[in-house]
Amino acid sequence: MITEKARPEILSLIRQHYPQLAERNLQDAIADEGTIMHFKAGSLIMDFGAYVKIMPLIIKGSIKVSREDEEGNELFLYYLKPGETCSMSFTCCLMDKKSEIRTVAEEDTTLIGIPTRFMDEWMSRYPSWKNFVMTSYDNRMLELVRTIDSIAFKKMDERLMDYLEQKAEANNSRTLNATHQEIAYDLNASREAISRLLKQLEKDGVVQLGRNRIELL
Amino acid sequence: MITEKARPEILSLIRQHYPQLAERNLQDAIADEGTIMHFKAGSLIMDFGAYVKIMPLIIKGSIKVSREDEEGNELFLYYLKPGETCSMSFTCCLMDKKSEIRTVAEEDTTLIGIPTRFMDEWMSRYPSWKNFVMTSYDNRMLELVRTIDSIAFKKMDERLMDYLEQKAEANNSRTLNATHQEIAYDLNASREAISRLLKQLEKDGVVQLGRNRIELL
DNA sequence: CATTTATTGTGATGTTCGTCACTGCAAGCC
DNA sequence: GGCTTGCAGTGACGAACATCACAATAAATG
Repeated sequence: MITEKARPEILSLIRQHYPQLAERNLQDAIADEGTIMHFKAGSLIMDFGAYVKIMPLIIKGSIKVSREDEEGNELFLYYLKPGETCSMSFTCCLMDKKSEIRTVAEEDTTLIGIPTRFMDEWMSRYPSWKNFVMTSYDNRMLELVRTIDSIAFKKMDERLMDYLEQKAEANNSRTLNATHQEIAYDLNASREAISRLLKQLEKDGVVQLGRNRIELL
Repeated sequence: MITEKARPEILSLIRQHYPQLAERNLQDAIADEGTIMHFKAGSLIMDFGAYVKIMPLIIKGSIKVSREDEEGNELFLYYLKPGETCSMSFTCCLMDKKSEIRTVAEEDTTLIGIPTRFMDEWMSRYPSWKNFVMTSYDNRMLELVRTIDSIAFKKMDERLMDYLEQKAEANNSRTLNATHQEIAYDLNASREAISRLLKQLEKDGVVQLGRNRIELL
């Protein structure tokens, strides 16, 4: 992880990727207090149980958000993309609580980190920040409900297809690099089941498989 | 559904059930704009797809929140109890969106309905309101994540026990009135599976069964 | 009280995975 | 080129439900 302070660059990034944060004073505040951070693809940004110290405004790349239970069972929740932030961070920050989720850089990712102590103050001071935070909360909530729909109502083949589509979008590529085992972890399924379903999808002409590679057709 | 305006009563209810909303001006605003509403047990408060017009501050009773997909599959999400509110309402209100969930009175329920147009203004004006809204969001988010854990990682027998415990708490009674079919709908399971699991729980001495009745021991 | 209706019990059978125990295969390394 | 180390494919088997088809009761109603 590489961090840098670069006031003018932050200003330009915010204007480009977060046009809804339109207030000049807010932009200045972000530029003053924010830090540009880079994460390599695959690197752990925040682990389950960690204390949240910054709130991320994503600029480039994508972040995988997942859940893990006591026994180590994992489950993919959703991807965060440029223009989005991690709502789970908000009250973790505000209330000094441990994280309930794990975030990992899916691609090489750039974000602006805002120290958590400003979040609350800005909510009262800048209406556009308040709207941004509320909208983010709502979007994440919707994602969670969609995830619930998926697990509760759909069978594994459909969940797998949804997952592949999401992953393709997060990586901006129809060719995915992942092992069957990795996918199985994300879907909380067995490797064999995923292998068989992928084979079926290949027979159906929906994907093309290779070692460590899945191409969506 | 019966509604009433009763300024002094609202003031007293808010002070009793929402002590964290401590600002005198906020309490006055709630008393001015809020409406006391009563719902009979079992009555539909808000259906899937409806437009949200009020934000509920629950005073007495409990509300069942559930999700339904396109094919009519249902899934119980969580209960709302006194001192809580429906975060799903927030941005539904703010953004004039359709509801993604259904809410039904579990017991006879009293709540204070706040017209949605005040929500946003109060967020900027009253810090305690802002904190309340943020905390509610976070709590609901946690509930959703717990629900995901439950569906993704647990087997039906454990989910059933969790459900019965939650229902008991929502009803303030260890004796529940529900048919196996109703429970099956809530858990998105088959009636037969629920019947068999309940029988097993009875054998294990965890519950006692009757027609339309489940007693937790 | 006899009949209807709602609820619950039960067996048989099928599907969707999970688990186990391997085999085949590709890529990098010595 | 042989060898090791993942990754992927496959068959056999079992567990957890879903589904179907009824039988058995309990409660409600005429």
